[in-house]
Amino acid sequence: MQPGTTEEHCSIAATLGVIGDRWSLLILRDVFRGNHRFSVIQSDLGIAKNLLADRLTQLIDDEILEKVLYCERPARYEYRLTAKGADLSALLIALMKWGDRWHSDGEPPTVLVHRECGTPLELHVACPHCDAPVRPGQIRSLNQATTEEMTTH
Amino acid sequence: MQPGTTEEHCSIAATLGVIGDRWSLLILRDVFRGNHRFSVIQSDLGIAKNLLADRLTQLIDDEILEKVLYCERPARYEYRLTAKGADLSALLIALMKWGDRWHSDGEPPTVLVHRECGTPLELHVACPHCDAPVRPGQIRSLNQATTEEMTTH
DNA sequence: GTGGGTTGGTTTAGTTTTGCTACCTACTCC
DNA sequence: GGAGTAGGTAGCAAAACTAAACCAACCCAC
Repeated sequence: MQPGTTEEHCSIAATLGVIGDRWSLLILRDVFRGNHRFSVIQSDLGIAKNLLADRLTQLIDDEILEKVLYCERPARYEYRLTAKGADLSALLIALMKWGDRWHSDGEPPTVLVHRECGTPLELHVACPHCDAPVRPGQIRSLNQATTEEMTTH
Repeated sequence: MQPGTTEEHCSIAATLGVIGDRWSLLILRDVFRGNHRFSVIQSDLGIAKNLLADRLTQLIDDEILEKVLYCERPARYEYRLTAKGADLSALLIALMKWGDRWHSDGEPPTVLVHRECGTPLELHVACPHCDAPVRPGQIRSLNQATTEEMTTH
């Protein structure tokens, strides 16, 4: 689907190859929020049923979701995140935070809080050495083969 | 494009509405890395020229990129990130980190380091109150209207 | 001053992919 | 028999994408 230079050599392209279509991340958002059932996700997103079925099997093939039996008779399954799927939380948070900052008028529609203390969470790019928040302009991108710069100017 | 329940009430859907197509994030990745020119991006991504032109004007309309004159005669422009665009760095880092962890064999193809000290960067979900890293299972999602749960089990 | 090359596109035409609607199935419970 | 859940199938429409040609403004060499 993507030309040769991207998928193999770039983790961003690889990730987009897995969850980069128009529905997967919205489905995953629903599962994160606790909508684990086919019919609930379908009516919440307004997605066509065959499309939802397709995306779900794809996400299961990619080991991002798994089917869990929640009712023996009749056999009913629901969709749960695997460890790999749960690890997408930072990505979903990044999407949400950016939307909050640039595409919401007033209050953000949803707030993520720490389960233990109820404090709204933050997302940081951090340098383990300098122990300070890192701004976009202070990021440098090192390619293993060549040496490319990551600039924000 | 998306059904009613999503775009307005959800920052994730809003963000995906802006940069959720198959090319925008790859284009932005290129610009982050220092590829600011039409022809460079086009040959790097292997994208058709009309598509690239479309996406670039869309990204400019959304104030994620801006056209900057870098040569008077002949008039030549290049594409630079605005503040809004640079603010997508956390999202790109999240995409990259996830790809590194789950879709790379061995060494990650690209490493992001702190410009000042050269240390590889990390991305953290943080609680400003508890001062400790937050795991996916400790995140709770509060909807302003109802009250929904964010679970990872 | 004419020909060739570069940059940054636009136009057109055609193909492929995606998505939607509408209906159908299988199982079970009541 | 009817309702609920979890899908599958078929046919069509629309969007996305590709490829190739073309264009304009300029530069440089000859």
